[in-house]
Amino acid sequence: MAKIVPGKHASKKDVITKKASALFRIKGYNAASMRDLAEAVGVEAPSLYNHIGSKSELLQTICFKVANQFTTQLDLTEFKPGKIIGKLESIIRFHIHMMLEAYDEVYVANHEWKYLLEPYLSNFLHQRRAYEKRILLIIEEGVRKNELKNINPFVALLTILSAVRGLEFWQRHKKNISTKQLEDDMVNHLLKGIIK
Amino acid sequence: MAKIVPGKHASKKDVITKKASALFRIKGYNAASMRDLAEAVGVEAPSLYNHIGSKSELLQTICFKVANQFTTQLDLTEFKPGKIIGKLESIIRFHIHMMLEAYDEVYVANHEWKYLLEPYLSNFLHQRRAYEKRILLIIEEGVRKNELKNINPFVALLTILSAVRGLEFWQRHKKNISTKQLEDDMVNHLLKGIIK
DNA sequence: CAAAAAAACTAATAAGTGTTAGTTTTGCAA
DNA sequence: TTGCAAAACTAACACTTATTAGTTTTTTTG
Repeated sequence: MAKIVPGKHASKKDVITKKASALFRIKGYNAASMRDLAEAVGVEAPSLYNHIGSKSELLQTICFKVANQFTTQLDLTEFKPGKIIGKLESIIRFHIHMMLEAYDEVYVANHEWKYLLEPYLSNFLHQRRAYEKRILLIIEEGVRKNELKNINPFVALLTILSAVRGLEFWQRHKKNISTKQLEDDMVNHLLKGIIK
Repeated sequence: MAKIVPGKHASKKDVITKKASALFRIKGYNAASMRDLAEAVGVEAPSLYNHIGSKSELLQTICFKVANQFTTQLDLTEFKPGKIIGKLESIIRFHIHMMLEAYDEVYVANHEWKYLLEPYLSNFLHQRRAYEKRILLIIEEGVRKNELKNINPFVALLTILSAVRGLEFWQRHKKNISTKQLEDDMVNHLLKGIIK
């Protein structure tokens, strides 16, 4: 019936992957059926298999694309000279940007990764642990250089990563607040606290 | 075969619900089958139905038990006299306690609520929104009374709730750090920041 | 326009799901 | 020991799932 019509620079596989991101976010990977996805794309379910290998492959594509974006950005930030606080701030801002601009994909990578099959599951977890470890080292350096309070670096890492992930929560509420203010206020909160 | 043997104060239904909490957390509600649950309990799947109504009912029980615990605690905190900062601190500490002591249940309530059926789904979301709103009012009062910085109260709410939820992350890593230090450091981070 | 390739379709399969029916076993009270 | 209720069991159902096979339609290419 309806044909999958790809955009200018997006292959049909890209179109399917994008729809899958939204569907997996809303319904969850397991609850989202290939028939659901097919309907969203405007096609019968078996037709999807002309473009993709499997449902699981879609999840892999989404999760690793996100993981690689974060890793790549950290590569840039890590070796840029400057204060530790500046590095932390730019990491936080990048996380916020990703949450706002690639919400579906980031959400899926955060919540549905557990349905990856081996060996992708192990790869993903390994990559994530490595990412967290690198940020931990930055925080530890900040404490050592006396730029940061003598807080437990692991707790700081946990607090920061969790807070930015919580922008999912903002997506639910979409208040009349600009993304600029959101970003600035959160950065300030995480770095300087809220007590006057 | 094996009989479900309840503890001193736990009914068989409680035993099943507890096992379900762990299973739903680990595998996800949809991926966890009643046969999985039966095996964890040590029984055949149909036998479970002598004690529970349905799989969905298990999810309801878990989600609302958690929601009610948070609501009840907020009732106590809200009308206790004292500084706003003290109230915020005790809210944060309660969230941390819940994450550490009822991890499975809180995790399920946080992640799997979307699989609740109507009208429970609507009820749950309504209750959660009301809870968030009440904390928002506390933060707004803190700003008005000049106890807190002139930060956007919604962003502060989001940051705090997200950060404590992130203790899931700690459960994964279980570092050699006491829960006491974890709690104190996170409270400090969220209230006073990390910059020296 | 004809041929080849891409991508849609229908039909079907095997596996797994929550749950019910009907039956047997278990454990306690008389 | 007998009788009854609770709770286990086996077998089965109706449904949904991802995916494959085989065929037809559409699009691209020469």
